[in-house]
Amino acid sequence: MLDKSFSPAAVEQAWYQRWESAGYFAHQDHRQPAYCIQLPPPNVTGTLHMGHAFQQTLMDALIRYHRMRGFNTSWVVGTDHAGIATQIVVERQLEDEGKNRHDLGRDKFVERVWQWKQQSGSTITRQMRRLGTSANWAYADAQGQNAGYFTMDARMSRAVVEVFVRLYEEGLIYRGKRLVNWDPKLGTAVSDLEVDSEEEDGRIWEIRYPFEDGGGSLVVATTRPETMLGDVAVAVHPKDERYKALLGRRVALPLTGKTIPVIADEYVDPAFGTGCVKITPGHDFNDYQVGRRHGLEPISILTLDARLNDQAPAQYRGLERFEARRRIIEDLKRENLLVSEKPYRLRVPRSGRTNEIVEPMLTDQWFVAMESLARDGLEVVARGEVRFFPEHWTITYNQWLENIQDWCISRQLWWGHQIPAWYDEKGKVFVGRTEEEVRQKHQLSSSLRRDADVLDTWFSSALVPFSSLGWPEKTRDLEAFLPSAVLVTGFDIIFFWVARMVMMTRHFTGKVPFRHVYIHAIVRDAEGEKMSKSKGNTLDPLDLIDGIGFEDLLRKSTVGLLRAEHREKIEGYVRAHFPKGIPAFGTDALRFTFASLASFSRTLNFDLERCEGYRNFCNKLWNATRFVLMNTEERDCGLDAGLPVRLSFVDRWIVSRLQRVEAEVEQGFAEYRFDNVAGAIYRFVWDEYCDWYVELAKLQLQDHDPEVQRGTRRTLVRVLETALRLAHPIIPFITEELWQKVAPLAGKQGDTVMLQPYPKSQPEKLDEPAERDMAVLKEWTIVARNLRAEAKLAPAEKVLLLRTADPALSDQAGAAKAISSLARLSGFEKRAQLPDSTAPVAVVGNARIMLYKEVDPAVEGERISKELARLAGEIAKSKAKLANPSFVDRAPAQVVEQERRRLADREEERSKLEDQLRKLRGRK
RNA sequence: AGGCGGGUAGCUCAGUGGCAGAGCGCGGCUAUUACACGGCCGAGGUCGGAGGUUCGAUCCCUUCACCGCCUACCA
Repeated sequence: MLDKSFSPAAVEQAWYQRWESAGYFAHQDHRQPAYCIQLPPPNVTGTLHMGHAFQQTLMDALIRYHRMRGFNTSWVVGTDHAGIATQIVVERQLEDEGKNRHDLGRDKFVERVWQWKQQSGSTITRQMRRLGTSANWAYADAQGQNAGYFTMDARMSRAVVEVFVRLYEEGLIYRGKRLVNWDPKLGTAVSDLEVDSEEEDGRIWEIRYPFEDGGGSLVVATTRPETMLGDVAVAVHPKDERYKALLGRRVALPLTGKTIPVIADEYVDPAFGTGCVKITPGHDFNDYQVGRRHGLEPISILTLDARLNDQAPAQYRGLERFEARRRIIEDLKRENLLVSEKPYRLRVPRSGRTNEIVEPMLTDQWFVAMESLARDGLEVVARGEVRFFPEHWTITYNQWLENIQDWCISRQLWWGHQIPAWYDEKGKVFVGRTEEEVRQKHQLSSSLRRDADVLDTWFSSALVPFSSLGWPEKTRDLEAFLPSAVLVTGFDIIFFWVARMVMMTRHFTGKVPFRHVYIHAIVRDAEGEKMSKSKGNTLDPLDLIDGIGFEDLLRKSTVGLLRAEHREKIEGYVRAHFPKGIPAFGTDALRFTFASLASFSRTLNFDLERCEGYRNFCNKLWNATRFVLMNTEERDCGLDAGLPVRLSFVDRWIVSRLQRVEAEVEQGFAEYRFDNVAGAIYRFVWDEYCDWYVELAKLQLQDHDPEVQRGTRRTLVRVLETALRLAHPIIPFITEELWQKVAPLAGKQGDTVMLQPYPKSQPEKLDEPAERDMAVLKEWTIVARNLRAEAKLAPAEKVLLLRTADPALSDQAGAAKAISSLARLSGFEKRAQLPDSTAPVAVVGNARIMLYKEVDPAVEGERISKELARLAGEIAKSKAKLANPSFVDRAPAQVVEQERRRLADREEERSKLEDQLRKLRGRK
């Protein structure tokens, strides 16, 4: 006997362990068509957040669905070394010990990061398991940790080196001194994508540059006055009449004793400010281009930690950049060269990792030439070999690739794939798979120094679709699982990852990495706010699964805060939203919630109350099963095909409905409309099976005919067993637990529901007559219940119902019995005439039905009048439509016919109610 | 500046060229023999504004404000 309610904790952990140890996740049959999903590898030292949980729910549903459908499935999972993020964490640990990475040295530091990785690396995979993730953990697991691949493991690293060397040899990777985004705090270059520009309040200054030969001056505007020390020119627009005469003259660069030329360049907007722009090629991307056009050498005035260097006048050397700004403004003021200082909104580029203001810095870096790769990336999408869901993301993808810049892939970090390049004593660079290979190939015997830089983390990520499958070896998996079926990911990494995977995979394998890209919504809190630690509105998926008390939740939300002032705000939020903490909803409820919210909209506002609703759904399913088991276990459920069964239209109806929901679910999965999948299952289980079928089955189980009983039990059990399989991809734990008990009654064998065939809609079992009958039955029942409720009858009070005609369906005796039972009638009698009474009357089809109980005529009159008013409105609307000749002529015949029928029905209903009203009034 | 997305019930969201839907919330009745994490009934909407196409528009088109996001070099 099942417990009275579903407690998720009791079933989840045990089932996951059984599934994993039995090897169900790794179940593969290479004779079947392949279905592969690549997990976006999470940060190895990270923890699971709501976005992961959402994403993985969808992937797991897809994988379980296809596995049950017999595909040769592989869910390739792994973790990412997350270069910058991980290095920062370990550096912070060192900081707490009063050390920095340079105290340890590179080798010791890297060793330390590996230790941290070993220690914390299992957290996220453990959390993934709690979600029910049916991943093939052992696959590509070079480190034997049951966590899939690791982007820095030997196998994945080998692919990274191979790709780097080949791209270099093809001339697609090059090294050069370029202006790049530089994070002065981390001391590394970052890519364009890793810089976030936000508008901030700042200032703009106007500075006067006097002409070298005296006689006047030019005024330039800048938001970064300190960079003037690196100015190499002042530019004006070539067609700007005001300045035409000045071209070729030189101005004195204040504070430096240098002079610089006035040049003409189209880049300048004459309408902005004074129309004169200072040109600082060493510290501004636009100026860099201008400088190149005019053959002006960039001057770098900053050190790599953003202090003024030897290019600056002596009095500023060594100053931190913002301190230098203050000093320079003071000095300009003193020299009377500062024209103005005004508040100004400007976009400040900040490093995505450290939030430090990024400095354009002239440094030697490695780049990937993107143009040819991008062209191919655009083509495969244009040809439909890769499709986005929702489709509009294609535009975003295209726009980025159409304007692509070369990718700076070198990072001045220690944690990551070290670049396979070596320099001889003269600084000449050699690229190869190993130092040995380089020496042999180039006949080198002198000492070589390896390039200290590592690669951008996204470089290895871009290779995952093939590196995880064994590339550069020609493996069976590479053959079978590339391309994968679908990539499930967020829009924030379309550029970082999706586009780069397409380009790299195409380049090295000639194949696309995946056929579909499903871009899911970003998870927000219930109010649509971004979840962030500093707001305190983050939710830990595991807290939703296991529950958490208020005190624990508060402690957790405020631990490790960087800023104390956030504490109060967070406490307020937690107190307002989770005064009692969070109840334990269980994994299935959480997953069902995610699926239900996964429409094609781009944000998902996670509502705890929604989650509660789906926990209730799980309980409903549990209890429906409980009811079925109570009535079928150790009884004849029609397993013996030789024994006769008698099926009512109700039995045939639920089976027919089952076919329809199966088809809906199939379509939902095909369109990645998980909300429709979940909704279809929800409605079927609750609104059809529980609310109607189970209630009617109770009646049938009391039938004296053993064939009816047998048929009812068989239907109860079979439909439930199928529904459990149908729901399994979304709610794996509860369905497994229940299926184990229900399956034998339905004559199903098997160790797990996971590997059962997925239900498939059988059109031959659709039964429209039964569906029509059931519609009539429902309508009568609802009208009867409605009358009861309006007459304020207590639910337990039985009442006599009189009808003037029979419900229009095949089995009238059965239907009458059913309506009697469902509407709690003491009798359901047919009369040629309704008695003269103040009892409430309603109209169904061509019948009038009377709830045979006297009520206050005024109340009943009121009710009927209200109903008549509603009808009058609708009749008027119909009549107007039908009186319009163009409607009758031009609308499809079927629509016109429908309108006519509607009008006739309503008029009949009206006349019957008017009759009743007259009678009622007559009595008074 | 360009692009994308969004406005539908109190809230969160589906949806369709042919009587506006769900979940939660709300109101009423209800300890009934699977489930009070339940049952039954109900209230609640000019489908952002204005035009247009159409027999018919919440849906298609145009346009206007509004909100959100993404990309972009204005000093």
